[in-house]
Amino acid sequence: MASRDRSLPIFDLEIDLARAASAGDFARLVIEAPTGSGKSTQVPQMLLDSGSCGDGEIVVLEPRRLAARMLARRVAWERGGEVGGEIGCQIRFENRTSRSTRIRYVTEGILLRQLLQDPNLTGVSAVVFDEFHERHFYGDVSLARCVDVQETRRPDLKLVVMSATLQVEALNAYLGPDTTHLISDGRMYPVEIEYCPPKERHGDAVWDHVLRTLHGYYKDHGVDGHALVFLPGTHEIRKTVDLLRRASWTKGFAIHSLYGELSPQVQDAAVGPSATPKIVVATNVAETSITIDGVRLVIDSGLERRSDFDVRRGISTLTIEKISRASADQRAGRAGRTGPGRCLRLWSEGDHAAREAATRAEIHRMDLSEAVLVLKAGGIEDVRGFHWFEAPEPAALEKAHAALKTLGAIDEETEALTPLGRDLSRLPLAPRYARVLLEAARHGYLEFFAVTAAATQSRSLFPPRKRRSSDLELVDFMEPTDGSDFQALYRAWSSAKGAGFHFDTCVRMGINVNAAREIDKVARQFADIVWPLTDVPDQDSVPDAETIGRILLTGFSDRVCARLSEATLACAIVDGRRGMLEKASVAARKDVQLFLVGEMVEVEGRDVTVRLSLATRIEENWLREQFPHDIQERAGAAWDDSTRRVVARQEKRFRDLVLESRQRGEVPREQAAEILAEQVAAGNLVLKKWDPEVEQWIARVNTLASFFPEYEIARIGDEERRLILTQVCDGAMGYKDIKERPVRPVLREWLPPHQSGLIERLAPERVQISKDRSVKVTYDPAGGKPKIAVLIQHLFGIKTTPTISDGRIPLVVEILAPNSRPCQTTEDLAGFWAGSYAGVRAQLRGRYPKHAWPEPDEV
DNA sequence: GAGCACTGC
Repeated sequence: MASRDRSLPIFDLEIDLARAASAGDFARLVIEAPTGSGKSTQVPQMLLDSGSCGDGEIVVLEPRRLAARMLARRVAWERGGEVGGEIGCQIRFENRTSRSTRIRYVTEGILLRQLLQDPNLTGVSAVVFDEFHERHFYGDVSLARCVDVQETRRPDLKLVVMSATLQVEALNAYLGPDTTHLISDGRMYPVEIEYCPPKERHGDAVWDHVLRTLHGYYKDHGVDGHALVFLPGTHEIRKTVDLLRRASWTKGFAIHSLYGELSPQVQDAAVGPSATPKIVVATNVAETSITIDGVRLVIDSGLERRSDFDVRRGISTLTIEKISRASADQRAGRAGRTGPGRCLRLWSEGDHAAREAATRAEIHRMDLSEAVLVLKAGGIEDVRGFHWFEAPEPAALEKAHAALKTLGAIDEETEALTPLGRDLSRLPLAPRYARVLLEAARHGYLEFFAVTAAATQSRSLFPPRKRRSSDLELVDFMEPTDGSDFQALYRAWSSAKGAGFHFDTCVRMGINVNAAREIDKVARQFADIVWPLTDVPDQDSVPDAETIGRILLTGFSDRVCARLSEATLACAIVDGRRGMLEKASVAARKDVQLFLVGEMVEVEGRDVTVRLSLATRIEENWLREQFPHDIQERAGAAWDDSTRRVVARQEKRFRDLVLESRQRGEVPREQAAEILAEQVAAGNLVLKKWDPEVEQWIARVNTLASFFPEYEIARIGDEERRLILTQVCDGAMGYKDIKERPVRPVLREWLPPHQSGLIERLAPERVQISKDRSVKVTYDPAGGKPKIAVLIQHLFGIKTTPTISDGRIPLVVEILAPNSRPCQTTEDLAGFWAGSYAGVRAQLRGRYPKHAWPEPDEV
């Protein structure tokens, strides 16, 4: 028989909640309650039973699909019904609701999309935000929208925000003085916390520290229950598990890894009941998404891989960061769910006190173009002045607006949503991909692009590589004539679909069946939305490489890359950015000069690299022709206007690219390079030292430079001899600065703000530059060598190879050469490093007096 | 030496 557990701590609030609700005077309610208090199942029922919600629906927002499903099932059971009746559940691709549904558990994105369809939330009388402290992007935006709806159109709408302690003050401030505030205690066992920082003399890796701490603890206290170890990622987990399995004292323990990319079966094995004591080595999945019964001991490395968005470069990053105090408490709490527990933190108490209280919300760490588009489509004209719960950084908003202008989604001047923007907002997808899908549909290639776009949004089609050599990879699906990595991706997915998503067949191909199925569903959703907008029938064939490249350009014009030389995978990206191309890519072939990339993430692993993947070859004349022209004819009049705007925008963009990067004024070296270039052009300077690489550069650079004819003429003058110099000569001008100052203050000026944490943790003490153009970096060994690559990259704009012997890194001189005749010979370039430096220096001194320009003989 | 956390429309 169904029943509710009335001993749950949340029932302490029942009377207060009923009183607030029946008095009819609560429009906004904040409930402070930790996990395990029963709030997610009981509060919605209390609201319903109080009768204060009339005939309307109570919508409960959950951050995870699994939670929405389980809660609906539990509550339906408690009320003696089935999911789909009085209690419903709606997540992507699954809608179990009916006319009689009164409580609807949904995932956060569902409500956001519903708000676009129906800005008044007709028929909804209350919205409950569960686990709001997790501060997901969709939850944040949904709350802000709901507050707006309540204030402007629906004063009767009730808003309930349930959160752990941390956010409560901010919430009360945001929601205003009339907010009712209720507090409930959780039910948790005490967890004793111990700080175990690494000892000075060890200075070893995390995994060694984990093993020593765990072994020491078991020796002193014996084994009681399971242990859970938190590490930042799979690399660290693999190392730790290997060491644990090899250690003699772990006999009789079951040892498991646990992270999100593992299949559900393997995850279940790690989580399931076990007769022998378990050691589970996990990432953040075990912090919120997955609970493991019987854990009594938590070992916390205090680290996580955290995504961020570097607004200045427009690049997503994934770096290893110290977790916040709130996260640390959450992790520790995992030891106290079944009985009193203990948590060993592998850092010091001083370190702990210095950590941030809570992790910055997702909205501060992502590309906001989708958010801005969704708000505009929802009728919020002034997104900058919007009543955010926490306003995003202005620079991030500017970047998002600029990106939407490039796509033609908002008007260049008024910033109002264009008809094209309206169409883009209908797609649950990053706007740039949405743009590509619309373009693809006009050419009759919707399916190919819907599938490939879906593949970039969901779990990896190829699961983490196993040791078995029989597994295939994406490369195995490539053809020699391919011009895009998306072709292999599509082929891989097609073969899974061709096999009817048959499990064994897919496993043999190395393909994750669930991912392939999900891609199928997502792609179909995209197609269903785009189809009515274009009405061009899909062609029978898949697009050829040129068509793919041209279509992708409409959404990825800011992601054009060129290889720097055939010898390396290092690439230049428009806007003066740098990256490293993935090895298994069509763009890694010798004949590819220009390409665009679907993915661009700065990843911290053994070193820190901007990884470029999902490349598609393009040709410069496609850019010149500004591809959209040719669709205008096909697409008809309705599209003309917005398309023309896109074209204009793109043309301007390519002209402005270089100018922008200069104007950002990152460091004076940019200007120094400019002056040097002028000097060379005027014949005052000659190249003294010939670098054999220069010739290779010229070919690449000619291609890139050809995008910017106006720029060259405008900036360098009409001299026939033109030379664009970037990067190093510049570094050379700033040498003395770096040489004589401890490097930290320099870094503080130069590193992007979100990476300033690097300075304290890992900055080298000094950087020295010798006359032979090699850089010697003396650094704190605890900082680790991967960081050096980052430092060099930021200091000099140079990508170094990760292998560093004896601390010396060759400083590569990059000379971006011209396409005019005289400069293409070695003689012309020779002698650049000549003694005429003195003249330049005098000029530089005038323009940038605060820099101590070195004497000529020091250079 | 071995490729990168977690969600979600």
